[in-house]
Amino acid sequence: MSYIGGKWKAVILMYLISKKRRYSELHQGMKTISERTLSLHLKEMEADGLIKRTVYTTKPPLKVEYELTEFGRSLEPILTALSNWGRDLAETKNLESI
Amino acid sequence: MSYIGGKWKAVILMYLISKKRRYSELHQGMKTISERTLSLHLKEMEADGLIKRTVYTTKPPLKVEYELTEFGRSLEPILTALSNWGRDLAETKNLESI
DNA sequence: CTGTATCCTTGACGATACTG
DNA sequence: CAGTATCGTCAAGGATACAG
Repeated sequence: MSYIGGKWKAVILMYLISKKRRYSELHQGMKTISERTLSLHLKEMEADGLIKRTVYTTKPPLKVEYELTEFGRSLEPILTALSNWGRDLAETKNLESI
Repeated sequence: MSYIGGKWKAVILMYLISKKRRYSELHQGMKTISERTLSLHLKEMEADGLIKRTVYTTKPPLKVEYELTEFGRSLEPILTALSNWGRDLAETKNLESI
């Protein structure tokens, strides 16, 4: 799906499952994502109705938070399945190296 | 993940959940996939250990079948979650158009 | 702090022709 | 039947500089 495809969308969504996050939290959480890519994905997912963007200040420094919408939460089963599988994969690799 | 990313890998895997399939079955099932793309994805997924390729004849016409490996089957939870979500999404769109 | 603008490279994918 | 080879196009993503 276009909703969760790409290299980063699923990762961003996982960060937002547990709680609202600020732009900088997302950026620091995914150290290797470029600002451009993060920004584009956030806008796309907002346009898709998966996340909600809220601005809390009018004058710099800005404070912006992103959170999942109800529609975004409907992806949780997929995201947790992905995350579980990824964890199992990592464990398997470690076991094989014993 | 690189394992199920791209436009087609998940679709191919879903075709293989229920049973072994021949190359032509896959090709006809996904009418809009190019031969090149199907072939590349099958080889990649075979290299990743997700599917197994078996040749049943030596002389043309060839008969080749693809099936999920045990590792490939470990993706089932993700694939079914994806498929359920896609179905729900389609239903929602229909309901909204009433 | 939260982005946007610009430039650039790579890779994904399609169309088509051809081979064992 | 089951692919491979070749060519072309477009979108995804990174790096960096700059803006509100």
